[in-house]
Amino acid sequence: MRVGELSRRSGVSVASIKYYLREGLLPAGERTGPNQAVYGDDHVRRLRMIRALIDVGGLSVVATRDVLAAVDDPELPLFMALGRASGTTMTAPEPSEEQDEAWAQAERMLAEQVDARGWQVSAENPAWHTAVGVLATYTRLGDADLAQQLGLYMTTMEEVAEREVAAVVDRGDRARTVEGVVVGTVLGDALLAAVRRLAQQHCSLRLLGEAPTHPRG
Amino acid sequence: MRVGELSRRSGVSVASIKYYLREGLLPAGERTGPNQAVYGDDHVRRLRMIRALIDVGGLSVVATRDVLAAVDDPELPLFMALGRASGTTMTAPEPSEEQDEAWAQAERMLAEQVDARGWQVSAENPAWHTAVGVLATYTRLGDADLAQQLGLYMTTMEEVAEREVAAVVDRGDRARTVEGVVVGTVLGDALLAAVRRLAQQHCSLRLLGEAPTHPRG
DNA sequence: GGATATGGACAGTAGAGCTATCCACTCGGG
DNA sequence: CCCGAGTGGATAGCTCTACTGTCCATATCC
Repeated sequence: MRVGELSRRSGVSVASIKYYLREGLLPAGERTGPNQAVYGDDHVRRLRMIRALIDVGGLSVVATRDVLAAVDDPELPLFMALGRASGTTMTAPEPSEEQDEAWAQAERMLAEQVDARGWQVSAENPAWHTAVGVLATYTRLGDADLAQQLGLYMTTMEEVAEREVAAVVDRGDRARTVEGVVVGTVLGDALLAAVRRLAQQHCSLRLLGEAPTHPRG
Repeated sequence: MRVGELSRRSGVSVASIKYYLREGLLPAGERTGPNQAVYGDDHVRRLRMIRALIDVGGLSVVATRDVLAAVDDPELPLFMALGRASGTTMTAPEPSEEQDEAWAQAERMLAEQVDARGWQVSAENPAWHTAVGVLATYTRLGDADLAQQLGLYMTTMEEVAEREVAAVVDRGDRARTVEGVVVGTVLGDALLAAVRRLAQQHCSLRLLGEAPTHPRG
């Protein structure tokens, strides 16, 4: 197919497709002449993935490009591609002078919990940095019983991650497998957040008996 | 204190403080003359909260304004403020013509799980819409065993939410309590996501024995 | 009384993410 | 073989967000 049909099938405008081609998110089509090219079903799927990562996952175009580059790199082990995805998904503030003690305290707290659980995680994992940053921000805002919450999050996320990793079966096609992992990771964040909100409404209703109605808008 | 000291103490530039005042994120200081005003510790805390919601939570300035307006509204019940926070935090794509069947299927799947668990959630909760949108996107991308994953997410998030709601003790000052809930909700998303990445690294290492090193950059 | 700071208004800026226009082709129907 | 729609490529422009800078009349502080 050519670009017009690709646009129709993916729901992405021709102008945007050209833009994604320029920015390296979408691989070029197969050339059939000096200024003609054809695209396949892979391009349709790729475009859908791009839109999902940007719209639902909230990734920037650059982050999406990097994630997809990791997906495409056959050298990269499966969960490294995932790690690459984390790096581009997560953003946390840098520690700046006066926050240093909150930062150090947060890092100690996290390290303690990680050690206590015997987790094997590398400090180079961007998620480590993010987690420390979020924890430091929490404490700076004066939030109480944070360690308890962190422990809860780690316990539950370990269960989630264990099942997620176990569910990853190699589908033969490595690219497809990695795609699934990346999509599951990025969209999983959004789904977890949404489900958390629903659970919070349910639990607040059950435990506090507050009004179930929700403000519109 | 006046705006200069407020800037120094909060780490936010005077220009940005003026901008937040204009946009209604920060309440005006107490007037001491026709063109003079003083600010208090509340303003410092509010500024830190603004930066946290924007930088760590990833909210837009407008979303932050709305969340803070809900925090400030003494009429709004506690967990409605939280709901208001969800609405501005979450964004999902709208269903558009050809995705309709995926959308309907996703909505059925979620409703089924919600009913099975006896959750009391309102369809007006923006999180519902978001969850359906994410699920529909998943299916459109052809991901397998999704219901299983959804069930896992709901089970674990129910546990998380239950503990979070139980941990909310009224600190006397309603505004402070709501602040804590909002911060916990928004920053909690980021922390959960980061912890999930760490847990994924740990579990992938444990279950698959892949290289623990992480790509730099 | 003079340097510095302030509140308020408004214009300007940088980056992200497209979108529109132009051009030289080329494909497909008549 | 011709004509109109479509194509790839390049480049310019647009809209939105989140600031940032400038200006000015006043106010504060030494």
